[in-house]
Amino acid sequence: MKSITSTSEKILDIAQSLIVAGGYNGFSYADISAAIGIRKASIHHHFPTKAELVSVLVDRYRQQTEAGLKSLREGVSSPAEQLQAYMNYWHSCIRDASLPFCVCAMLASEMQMLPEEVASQVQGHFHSLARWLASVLQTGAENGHLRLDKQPEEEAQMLMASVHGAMLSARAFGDPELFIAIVAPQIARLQAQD
Amino acid sequence: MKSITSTSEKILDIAQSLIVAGGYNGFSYADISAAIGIRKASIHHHFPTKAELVSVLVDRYRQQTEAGLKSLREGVSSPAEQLQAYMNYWHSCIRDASLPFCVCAMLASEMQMLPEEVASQVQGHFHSLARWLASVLQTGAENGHLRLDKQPEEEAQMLMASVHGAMLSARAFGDPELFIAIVAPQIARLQAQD
DNA sequence: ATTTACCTACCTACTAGTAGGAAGAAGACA
DNA sequence: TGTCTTCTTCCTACTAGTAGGTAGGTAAAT
Repeated sequence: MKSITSTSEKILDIAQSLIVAGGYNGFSYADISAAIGIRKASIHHHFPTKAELVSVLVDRYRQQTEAGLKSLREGVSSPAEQLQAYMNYWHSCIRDASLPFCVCAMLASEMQMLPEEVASQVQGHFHSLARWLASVLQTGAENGHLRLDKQPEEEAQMLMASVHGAMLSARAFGDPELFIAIVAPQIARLQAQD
Repeated sequence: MKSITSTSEKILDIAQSLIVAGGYNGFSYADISAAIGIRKASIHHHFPTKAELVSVLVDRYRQQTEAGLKSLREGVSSPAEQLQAYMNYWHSCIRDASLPFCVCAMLASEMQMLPEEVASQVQGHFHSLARWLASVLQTGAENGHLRLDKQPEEEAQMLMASVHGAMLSARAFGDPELFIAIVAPQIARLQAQD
């Protein structure tokens, strides 16, 4: 029987945290090797090439995200609270330094020199996140709980950019609270206060 | 007499474009060497270490930015137009691919593994950009040309995050127009329409 | 005479990736 | 049940190429 976290999963976990810290070119097989006490060659056994490793990693990240966002839509009552829960998720990730940056946001900044397979998956993540946000916003607008100035798709893009920019500012200033200070008003703006 | 663009300047120009494309770990002395037809060792003559090269580069970038923002404040009439001019500057940079990402935003994403001297300069850029935006917003609020929901400093942080997030989205989707679509409404929101 | 800007040639450390083998687990089968 | 075979996982040892950086020299400008 396999241990609850297989070696492949451990490799992906470490690689993910290294990418979040320094991007695609910011880590090596040797770094992973040192972190989990396994030889470099053994990592190549699980993931023959770096491009493949990151590709699988992003795939896993997208699945986790997709599942998380789906359960968020089902578990939380109102659209406004769904947005807030999404924001709070990232806030705690940044505060406890567990995942202080979105993997795909990190990789998107290096878009131009990413292996093509990875680049298209990163773009895919941006698409599905924008879709999720637009869907939440539209539902909110239909219910009258949210008031949109623009089309849901446009508002979704604005909100997504705000979240990514807030991550960057929080990192640049070394201040996790800055994330909330930036994103919260953007969400509040959308809540109808009549 | 030195040529209008000295070798050092050429090195910095190339290095800057390489950083914008792939970050600190995304370029090497060999890349610069190949791009301007000079030997690696000659680059070390101008910039002994990579950390020093990037440090000088960021310093130059900050000076250029500071000068640009200053002349923007002096040359453009109203605060709202100053914000729009700032946005348009980045829009054309992204569209013609001359500087399709802020150097400091790029480096900020790698903050954790940057040489300390570089990291503090990047943070310095974020500070001074936030200060400039806050100052423009405050002037606008005092003149009554802008209507702020929050303190100028908070609104400045929100606007800055929006700009950086919009750069990222434009890159991720490969669509320069997305930048404007995200930032323009954020500026429009601040314009008093009574 | 010294400095500047460049060169060739080199160094050590690290990069992703490969070859081939050892040890054990998992089935298949008598 | 034992044992033969195969697959998985990991290893040592290696490759070619690249990373940042250095030593020491040449030629021209100051």
